[in-house]
Amino acid sequence: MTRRAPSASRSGAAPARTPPNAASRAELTRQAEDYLKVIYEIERNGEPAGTTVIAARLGIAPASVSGMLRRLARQGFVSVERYRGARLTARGRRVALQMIRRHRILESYLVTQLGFGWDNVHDEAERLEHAASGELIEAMAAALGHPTVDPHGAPIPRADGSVDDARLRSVDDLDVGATARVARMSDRDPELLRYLAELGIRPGVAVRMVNRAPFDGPLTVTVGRVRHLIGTAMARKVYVRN
Amino acid sequence: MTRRAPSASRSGAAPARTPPNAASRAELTRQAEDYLKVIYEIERNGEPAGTTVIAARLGIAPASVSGMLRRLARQGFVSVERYRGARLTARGRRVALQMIRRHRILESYLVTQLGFGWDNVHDEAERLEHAASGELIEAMAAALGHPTVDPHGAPIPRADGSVDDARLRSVDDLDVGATARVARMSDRDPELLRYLAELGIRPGVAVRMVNRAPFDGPLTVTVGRVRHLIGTAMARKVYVRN
DNA sequence: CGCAAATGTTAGCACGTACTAACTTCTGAG
DNA sequence: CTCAGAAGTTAGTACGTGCTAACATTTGCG
Repeated sequence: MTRRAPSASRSGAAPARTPPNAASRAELTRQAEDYLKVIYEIERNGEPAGTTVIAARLGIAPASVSGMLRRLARQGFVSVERYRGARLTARGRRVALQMIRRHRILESYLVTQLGFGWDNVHDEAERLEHAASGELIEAMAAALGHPTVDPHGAPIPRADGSVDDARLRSVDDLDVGATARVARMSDRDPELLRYLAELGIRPGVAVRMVNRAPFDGPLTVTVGRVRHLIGTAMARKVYVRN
Repeated sequence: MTRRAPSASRSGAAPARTPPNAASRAELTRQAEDYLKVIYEIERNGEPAGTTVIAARLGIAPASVSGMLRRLARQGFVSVERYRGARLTARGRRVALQMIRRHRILESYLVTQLGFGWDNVHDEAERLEHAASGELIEAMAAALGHPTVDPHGAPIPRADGSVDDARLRSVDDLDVGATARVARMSDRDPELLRYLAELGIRPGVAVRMVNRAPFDGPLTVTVGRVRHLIGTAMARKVYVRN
């Protein structure tokens, strides 16, 4: 029931509330975990995560982010440079990767063991990742044979915090005539995922760029041996390898 | 990420925040759900749930309960009589039973599908029950073949809100010479559950009262065909049928 | 019945998390 | 280089949820 220790919480004299031996997470709120995750994702583009971008991803006001960043900094999960944005500390990165691992294992489990559709698992995983114990996550991972990617092709960070998170090209980047294998797509947009499924576009299938209409016009691609016309907006959301 | 609707939350003129078509839960916090569950359980003894008892079960101060009861009453989940305790409304009871259904399905799933020990599932279920969607719960129920009792013998409320929750006698109530079948035990105390498992006491097995030492002394019972000495405190926590 | 113990409530506080409004700082186009 | 617009921050507020301390009510023993 997520409750503070029965006694000695705010009464004792000095004993600080972030014990140095704190095992990463545990004293973090759901919201804090979410912040760390999105900061991690934003930071992958190289620069520190800006207040406005974080706010947009979380669907909250920028002003709210300032306050939370201060709190996260105080707890040692991020370092903030005023007016410049936030970076994860090693400690923050560890938590972020742990959350991402949880999220992706949950998605995998829901799809392969409980019959969820791949377009449908994001929100469920988003809630469960904060509630599940490490034990549960590892039991699910074991039941799945320790998968390395989730249903959308995203790599699952290992329990030790390492990831193979290569930067991938998008379909939109393919030259005419080039062939590549679909590696991954966003898990966030059910509409998009359903449409991709309809076209047969999922991790592992081969796509070949047949033609690019000028002025950012529609792309002609073959998926397996079927030919499709797709927009560049969509092509930018599907990532390929090779 | 559990966040308020983007706009029109506290700004609009009159439109109340509890739409009449509200599907029971959803706008309830985790804590509120916990309160409703414990009120349901306390109320099963007939009388309204007192502030102190609720507080004890939740591990919080009685003063905190007063405030929450006011909120729950305002939202129509309980009716409170000042200095007299709280009773669930029909609406509150529906939510409580839904939470209990979730809890017990989760426990069942964790034990039979993910290899958790029966002594070990309570806390996990306690957290997941607030995060899981109805869809997930029903998927788990289906995967289990729609079980009617959980691993500790507790009846699982049906999706429509009905339950077969008969009042049971405890082992301690058995007359010398009487035999009965173990029906159920608390899921809350891991120590107790491990000990019961050691003795072979689990739902379905037959117990026979062989002897009662005087002055509330130890009881001699046979479990299957093995004879055990158990204390009355424990005997009061194991329920039997017949 | 009377009063102490048990039970319940209010008042005042803290903290996390969000909001809006108003202000500050940064940055890039001219 | 300047300055407008973008980006970020602070101030003040709200609400849920908890706390302790002090007060109120109910109840059951003698």
